[in-house]
Amino acid sequence: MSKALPKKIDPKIENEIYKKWESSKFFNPDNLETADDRFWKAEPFSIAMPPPNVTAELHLGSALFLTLQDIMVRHARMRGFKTLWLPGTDHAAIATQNVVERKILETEKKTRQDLGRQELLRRINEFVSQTRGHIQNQIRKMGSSCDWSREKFTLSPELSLAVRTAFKQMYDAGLIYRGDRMINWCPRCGTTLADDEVEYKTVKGEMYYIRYPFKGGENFLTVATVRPETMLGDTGVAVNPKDLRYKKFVGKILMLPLLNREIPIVADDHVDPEFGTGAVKVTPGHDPNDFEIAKQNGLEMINLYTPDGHINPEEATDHGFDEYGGLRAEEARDKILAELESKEFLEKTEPIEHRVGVCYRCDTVVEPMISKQWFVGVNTEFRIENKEFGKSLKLSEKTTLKELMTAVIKSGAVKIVPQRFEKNYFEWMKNLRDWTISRQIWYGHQIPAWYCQNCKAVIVAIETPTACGECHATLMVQDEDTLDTWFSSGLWTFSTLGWPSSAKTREGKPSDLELFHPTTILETAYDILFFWVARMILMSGFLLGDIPFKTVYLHGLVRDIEGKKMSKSSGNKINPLEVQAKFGTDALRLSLILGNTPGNDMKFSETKVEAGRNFINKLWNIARYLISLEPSPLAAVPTIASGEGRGEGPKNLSLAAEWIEERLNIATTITNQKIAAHDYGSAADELMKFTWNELADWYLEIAKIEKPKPELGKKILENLLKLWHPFIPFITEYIWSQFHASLLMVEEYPTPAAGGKSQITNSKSQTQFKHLQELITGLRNLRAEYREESKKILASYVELPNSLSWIHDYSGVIERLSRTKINFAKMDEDKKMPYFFWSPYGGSPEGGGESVKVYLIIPNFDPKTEITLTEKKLTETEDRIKKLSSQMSKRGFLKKAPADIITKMKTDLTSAEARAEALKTKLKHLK
RNA sequence: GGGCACUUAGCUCAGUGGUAGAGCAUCGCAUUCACAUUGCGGGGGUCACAGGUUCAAAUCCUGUAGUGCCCACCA
Repeated sequence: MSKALPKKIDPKIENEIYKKWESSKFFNPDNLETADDRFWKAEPFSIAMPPPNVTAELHLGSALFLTLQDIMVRHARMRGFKTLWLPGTDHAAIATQNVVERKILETEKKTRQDLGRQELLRRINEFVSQTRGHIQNQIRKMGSSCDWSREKFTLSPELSLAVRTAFKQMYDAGLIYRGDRMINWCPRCGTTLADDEVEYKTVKGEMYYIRYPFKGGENFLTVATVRPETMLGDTGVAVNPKDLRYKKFVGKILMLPLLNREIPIVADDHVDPEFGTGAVKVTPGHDPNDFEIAKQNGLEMINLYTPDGHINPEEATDHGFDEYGGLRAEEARDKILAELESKEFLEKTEPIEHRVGVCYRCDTVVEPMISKQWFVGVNTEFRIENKEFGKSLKLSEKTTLKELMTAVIKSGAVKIVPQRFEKNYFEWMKNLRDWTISRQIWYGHQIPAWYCQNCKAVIVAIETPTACGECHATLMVQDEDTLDTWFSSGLWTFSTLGWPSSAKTREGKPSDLELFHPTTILETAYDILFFWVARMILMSGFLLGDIPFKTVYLHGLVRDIEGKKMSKSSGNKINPLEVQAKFGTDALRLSLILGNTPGNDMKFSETKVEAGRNFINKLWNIARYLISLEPSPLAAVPTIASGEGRGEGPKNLSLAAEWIEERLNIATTITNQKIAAHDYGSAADELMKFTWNELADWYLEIAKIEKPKPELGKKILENLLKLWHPFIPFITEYIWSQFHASLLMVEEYPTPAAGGKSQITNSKSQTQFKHLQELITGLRNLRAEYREESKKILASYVELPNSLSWIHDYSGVIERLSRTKINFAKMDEDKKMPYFFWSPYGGSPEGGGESVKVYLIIPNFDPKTEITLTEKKLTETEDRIKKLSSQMSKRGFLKKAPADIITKMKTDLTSAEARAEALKTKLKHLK
């Protein structure tokens, strides 16, 4: 009595199966040797999981990357690699701090300043420890086979050590420095804003034209501005060097109105001669562009505003505008405008629409300000420690981070899939500027730099210093800022493997770092290619003298069905957990993979998951049917090795059996090829076609007539489950568990059987089976054309030539699948009945181009219908003949086209002509 | 302004030189059969447009139009 599968899949199996996997400990590569000997001396395969935000909820984007990486990992593991998928979470500094700050503000009406640094950090850590397990369980829910025993968190003590070590090494090499930079400041929130926290709004305003007189002269130069009050901070006027109107003035000195400050005229490419008057007042303290101009032309910088948006009294005293000190910006503007007007410096005003940056939180207009920040210098030279690495990248001994990052991709040391993103990468590299790594928030890795309160020395150290190295004073204050999250994420591939303490070697075995780094592949979304991927290449290149991964696979974004990004605010977010509950995880995984290609965005909708669910159901029923067969294929022992049971000698398999076994082998080959090419969507598509259109629709239908050998049923089922496992791990493992004590996840992935059958699509059995299919399909077709009920058994007639006598053996199959009673006899030509041309010779070793007429007896047959249909077919055939012959008669075709194409077209033409003739005869007969 | 993509069936998308494909939707026939989350069959496309290269173009090149994304700028 065979074991029967229940009619429906029980959704509860997912949790059970995952527990089984986890308790097997095979997610940990160290334990794989106990699973199978083939892991004993296995090559490593590793992926560092892009760490989701520690407070995050699973979304479709994470569902997609978890699916893709799990496919890679499960496939590698089954192929026998020592496979490590290392999971973790990111502290996501800004995002996390914002969440907690907002909560505290809502519930307690307190700001972070009210709480203080210590208390805020305590609250955040408390919050994080609550939420951290949440995302982990959701990762499990997706079926992810990652090694939880090695799980990491970017803010853990080990990883903090890695961060400080990296910082110190880069600082010592001169790659990290502290300098001035323009940042976005929100005067109301009292905080810096990242570039993407600034929103832009178009507002109506006035453009003021102000006259700046020449020193000691009568004339003046007019500049245009929307913010006249910033003139207090002007230290120059800039014109475009190509602007002929102003060329002669470059180097001359102007007198700043009201203040009589001497300011030079400089030339700079940033200036657009078309805009305003073509002459720009330069306020280096409060405009990013002006800041650049000032740096390049050596102009002074004045810090005009206080953090809360008033005119800075100290600077006012230093630069002679005391009377404005302490005024609010608007007050200063009114005062200045009044004075300019009364002294006739104001030429005119014009209404203008312009864009201003506002704080995304409070809508206050942001003020660009200069502040001290830490940077990684990307154009600073350093010496490559690992000479081999430098050589392989064709870099000279002294190089820069920018050159290094470019060379890693250019040399092919790291490949990007799809390749077109390499162009983006190079473009970005060309425009790369020094990387600002300091952030003015509290949650994160505090910058390991201390300032001596006595002698102002800066000390960068891994451990908190006890005394100043210069003056031995003991009062040291650590820099308040924290590091950009990408700084710690950049170390992710190796900080997670134990760096900087690589001496973890156990009993002569290589350490994780030695074994698993560089990682095999990095799989992530294309939108963080620059933020993250490039930073990993930078960090790994400088700190390890190595690449962080060999391949980068980029996936696209999951959008809603209208192509919009999914977000909370637009209310179009789909919760993967709900989808999983409704359709199952395997169905969700399939829907994310099918029809998706690397680097392309996908539009997601539930109907796709439905299609996935339908397939899972089909697979379930295929297994159910195979298992239910008597004698059960599951009782058959031992397992036949693939490739066995075919070949020379007396035939012991039916045509259908031989056919499906070859199809299985072909599907195996293609699946492996597609996976190797990172083309997971078409790998799944290929498997789906095999499973549904070949195995279920043909082989299993035939198996209802001629019972298959149990060994073959077992072989097909086992291979099917193995091939599918990386894509849909739950259902495959569950079915496997019905007749195996071992785990499917560590079974060997099927590879094409030896003997080269894998590529054969025109073997004798393939050809014969194809003709059998054509005969059956032809009969089904005729029946459908006449709208005859599917249940009605009709009579069919075919006169078989001797060479096709093997068909007799399949009359039972033909009759059942075509729902006809077949007569192998000549049809009475006088009976006007529809027929089709069956061409069981075309391209077959039997040769010949003739076709055989197959008749179907239709009660109440009306020749008119058949005439219309036949005429349509004739037109099609004639079009085809025209196309083929015109192509073949073109000059050069016979000379230049490859031989196999010529042969193919010739046979096609011959058979099309024969078909046209036959159709004409048929029409004559019908009329 | 610079860059990168995309435009193929009603919808969502595969398809990199040799007769246009899938899923969904639609239409017809079929419910005691492993599966109606099913089976069988049909209809539906001058592959955005215009040139060019080639014996041969959805596919390669150039241009045009539309769409999307990224970066920069907006005194």
